[in-house]
Amino acid sequence: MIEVLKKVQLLSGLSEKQLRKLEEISILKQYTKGKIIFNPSQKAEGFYILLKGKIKIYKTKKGKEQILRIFSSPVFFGEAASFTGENFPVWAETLEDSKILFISRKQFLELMREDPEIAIKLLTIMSKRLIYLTNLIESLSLKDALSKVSFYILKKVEETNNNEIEFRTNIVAMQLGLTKETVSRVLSKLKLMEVIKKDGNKVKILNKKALSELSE
Amino acid sequence: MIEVLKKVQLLSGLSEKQLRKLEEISILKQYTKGKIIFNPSQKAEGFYILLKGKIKIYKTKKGKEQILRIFSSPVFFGEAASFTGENFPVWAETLEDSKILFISRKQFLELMREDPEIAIKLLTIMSKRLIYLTNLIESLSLKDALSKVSFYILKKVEETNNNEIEFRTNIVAMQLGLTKETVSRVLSKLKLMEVIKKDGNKVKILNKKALSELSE
DNA sequence: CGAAGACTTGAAATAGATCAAGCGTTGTGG
DNA sequence: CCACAACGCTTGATCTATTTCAAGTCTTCG
Repeated sequence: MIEVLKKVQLLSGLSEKQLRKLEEISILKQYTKGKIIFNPSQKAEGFYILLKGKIKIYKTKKGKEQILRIFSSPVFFGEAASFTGENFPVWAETLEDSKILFISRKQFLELMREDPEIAIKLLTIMSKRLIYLTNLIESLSLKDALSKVSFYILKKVEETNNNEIEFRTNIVAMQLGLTKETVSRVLSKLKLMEVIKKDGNKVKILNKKALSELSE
Repeated sequence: MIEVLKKVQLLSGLSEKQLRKLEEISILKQYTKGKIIFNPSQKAEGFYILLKGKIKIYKTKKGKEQILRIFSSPVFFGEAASFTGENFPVWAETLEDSKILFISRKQFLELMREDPEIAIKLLTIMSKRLIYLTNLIESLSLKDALSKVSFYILKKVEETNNNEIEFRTNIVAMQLGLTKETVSRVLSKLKLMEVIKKDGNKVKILNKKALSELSE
């Protein structure tokens, strides 16, 4: 397991000894697809490391669901609530069978006091998450459906360095704060404009320039 | 000035000596109302402490403006971009005449290595900001106009511990991702329902229970 | 006092949601 | 290996909340 822990950005600078200590103080849980890891009625006593699998972090209101992030292993999550010690502000749910490590706040604080560089590394990661949310707010509140979808595809292409990306209408809709119907219609438009091509659950970019103009 | 620095939550645990050091390495700037402190074309070399005054943090897209936060002194801001060293993701602008301190990232990192408790304190504050943005996303994407405005008023009342709050249609609209007309109409409805009373730029809560039901 | 700015109100326009029906793909059990 | 149920996707028609445009009123402050 130590090999997996090393791959988590936050923990990459830790010594073998520290990692072994971390392994000791952590609790391993297995989840099948579609299971809730935590929800807003729970108090956060620590945070989680996703060793294997995929999860979604989301908010709900009157049955409506807004996905904030989708994380693939290895990555950690639940840290914000962990530090304030309040309830989780969001839901976390597995999208695939997953292996997840739980680490208590108290123990992790100790680790940070021993090695302040971890705290500084964590600050950098949380800064990135703040900026991510800032950009999410921009695209949720200032863009129209066509821009949102175009921007989404473009960002995915850049992230994965591949101009063919996975695209599930339903999931994308929830990330963009739209309905599946709207996303489907926008996608048809983009196909008609010959900006993209769709093949099963894959989307291929045909005209990147046009796409980036649409996403402004 | 040291007295003011002590009032900043982040710095409240620092010794006199550390504060004096901080004062040495910082640069004081004065801004009149309506001035831009930074914008997304600037690279972040450090962060800011608002000693006196009021600022807004916002995003823009095609002339539309989405306010993310309004800060009153004393408080620090710009820290997320500062840690990643990238461009600021947002605009910062004074809403009143303000006194602002600039502190370079490098110097502050030194301070944190000397005293890891500062890093931990900063983590807590950034956690709160993450949660704040998470909740902002909820109210921007999952609520309708009536809920948004009700929720806004309710939160303001709780924050200020006063059941009469300042309310400027235009500013509130931009914080809620609505137009001033929509906010004005919602407010009229709330007045008609005898949930609130408006008097100049003050809103007084008449029926808190009804308001909290509307804000769900 | 008058002008500029902030707020209100109405009518029309519109983007996206919702409702409904049909289509295609996939995977499971007989 | 086929059949068919289940699920995701598409497309059309309608509905609705909010925006936009426009005009008028109120406020305040030099």
